Amino acid sequence: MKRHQTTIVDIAKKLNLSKSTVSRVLTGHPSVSEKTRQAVLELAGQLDYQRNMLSVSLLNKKSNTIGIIVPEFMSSYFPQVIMGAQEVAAEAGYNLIIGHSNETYETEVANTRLMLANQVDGLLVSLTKETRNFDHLKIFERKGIPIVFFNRVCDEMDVPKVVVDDYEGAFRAVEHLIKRKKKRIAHLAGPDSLLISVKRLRGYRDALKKYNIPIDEELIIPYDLTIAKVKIYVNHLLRLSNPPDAIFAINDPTAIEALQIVKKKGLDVPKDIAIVGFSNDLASGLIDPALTTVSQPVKEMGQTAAQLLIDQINRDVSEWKTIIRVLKTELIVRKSS
Amino acid sequence: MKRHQTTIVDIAKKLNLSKSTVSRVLTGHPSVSEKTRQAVLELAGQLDYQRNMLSVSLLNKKSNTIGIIVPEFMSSYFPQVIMGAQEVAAEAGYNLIIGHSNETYETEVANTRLMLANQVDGLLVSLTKETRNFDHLKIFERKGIPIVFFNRVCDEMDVPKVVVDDYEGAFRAVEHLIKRKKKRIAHLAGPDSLLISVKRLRGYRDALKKYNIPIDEELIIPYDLTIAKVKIYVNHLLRLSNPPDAIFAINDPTAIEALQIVKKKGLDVPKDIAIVGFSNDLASGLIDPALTTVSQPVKEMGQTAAQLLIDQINRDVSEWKTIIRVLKTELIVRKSS
DNA sequence: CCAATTTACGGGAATGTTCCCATATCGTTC
DNA sequence: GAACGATATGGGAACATTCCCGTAAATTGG
Repeated sequence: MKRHQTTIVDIAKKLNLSKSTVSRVLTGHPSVSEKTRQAVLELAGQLDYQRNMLSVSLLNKKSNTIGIIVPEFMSSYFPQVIMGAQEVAAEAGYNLIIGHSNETYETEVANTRLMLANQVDGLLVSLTKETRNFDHLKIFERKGIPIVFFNRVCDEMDVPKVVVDDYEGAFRAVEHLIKRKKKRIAHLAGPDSLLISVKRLRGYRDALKKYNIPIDEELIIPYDLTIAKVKIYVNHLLRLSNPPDAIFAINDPTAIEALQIVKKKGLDVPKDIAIVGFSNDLASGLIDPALTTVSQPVKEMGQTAAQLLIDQINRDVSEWKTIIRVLKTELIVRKSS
Repeated sequence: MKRHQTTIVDIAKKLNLSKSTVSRVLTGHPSVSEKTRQAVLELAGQLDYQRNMLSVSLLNKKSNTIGIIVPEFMSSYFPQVIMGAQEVAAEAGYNLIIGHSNETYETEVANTRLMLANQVDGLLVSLTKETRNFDHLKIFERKGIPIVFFNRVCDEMDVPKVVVDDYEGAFRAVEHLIKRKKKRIAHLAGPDSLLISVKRLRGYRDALKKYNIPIDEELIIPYDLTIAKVKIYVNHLLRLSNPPDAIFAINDPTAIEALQIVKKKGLDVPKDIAIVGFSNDLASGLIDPALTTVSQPVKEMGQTAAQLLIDQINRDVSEWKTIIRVLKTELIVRKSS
């Protein structure tokens, strides 16, 4: 048996008042006498009264809850984004509920339904590497529930997005390697389905082009971001008849893994092989040699995404904006290059 | 203007049925004709109908939501715990809402009220370093809402708790240093208010006692876990007339910070000063020299805490258990000792 | 001192859903 | 063919709150 939570009716009955009056006191409505005000407040305190937000939400058709769906929890990246989003959500009086799509389309769709059922006022999404159909997200638009994409965004929907300047960051990283006299720069790339992979790859290509270094497709290896596979690819690269003298990795976990493998082979980093990552994860500054990487403001991404979403929620549907916020990256040069 | 969400009444009206019948179809009740069943399901699909969980929660007095309150987001520790908890919560059909007490008592209390207002079915809590009064948490017991503590637990409440064997872990860490011939082992301790500090300190003391090493109170420095202060304390220790030859730190961030400072002074780790941490954070295996540390199963802590909570929710109040789950730690010996 | 205005409060609908009870229709059985 | 049971559906209360509308009582002004 569920214990009874005290309600305004309980308070009303005990004081011989109507629930209307009690509600007025509790919501700070002026037209109520000081005497009853005091009485209600005192009794409410005594009974540990807490307003039931479920009924308020139901009545107002506003849950003061926003959802966030992320594709993975392996690295510290998405947890950090979530914490950033939580911060500004809480500040604005919103609860945050987390969905974990686990890099699979079906789970993303299921999470999406859950969010709808829970009547979220808005949704933050970073896509699965599998997601190619966006019907489940377009439902939100039709229902007038704003969406904001971050990191892994959807090109075919006109909603706010928060990304980092992946192209620029990758370009600068590769340029940096070239200036360090590296001639054969490999790229451990992400899957084509992700825009960030495509943009970083483009940055890589354009940097090589600018300095007239021939692009060797053999040195470009797209993979599905499952860390265990890095070993295979790095070994493959090292066994080439004309092996690379540098590796630009799609992200820091990949770079760190590659670095460990290269070191174990007895090769010198950066002399034999220089390595550059992308993200500036916590660990990247601490490993030996410290990893050169493109830093991106992770927590800030969560914060701005949440802020954009809340702005959108507070706007009328007809005034929805489609801002694309591009956060700056910065090349952090360390020992690995 | 809020757009209208389609409800069972909308479906009922379009099909000339009562909401009862529509509800029956949607909840899978048997006594409804196949023809109307099909009609309802088809229309529901067309209109993107999603059940409004708010009203269901209100009716059932069960929100299928659990809350988690953590004291800080600085390290990756609590985010990892949260992700663990989220995992089993989602599995069991619960939403997780996050509260951030920011190491201050007042914020913890405020979060606590929010959780009540949101009608959580249960609460996971890791206490603030300031929290000494537990009235705000005892309210939950009175209201019949189960609580489970993790990591930073409350001694005076009889509810389930999940901790690691802090005493044991600390004891083994210090014992390890002693076996490495260290004679003057300093301890960068946590604040007295936290049980984990007290237990780890006790482990430290007992290890020294066991090997008949005199305890020098000068070498025990409790601090408030604000990383910036580590520098002051380490410098202080190094300037002692009889400086330590090892440091056992309350946690990994502290140990890592200490290690960097000691290295910068030109001292050799571990020859001049050995360093041992506690937690096995991601970074600790990657720094140079790699940090010896006491590993604790972080994600698992979130998982078991959530599991205990859900068990408790499914039990009658009269059958509440007060299990204390102690997770095993393990000494990971690396280069820093 | 009476009318007008203000003050303080009560009643009831509405939010979306479930579930119990009622009831109409139909088929079955003796 | 009457009585009964099964099947399918409708009606309405309940969950906790807010807010509009109505209305007494109290206060004010002339």
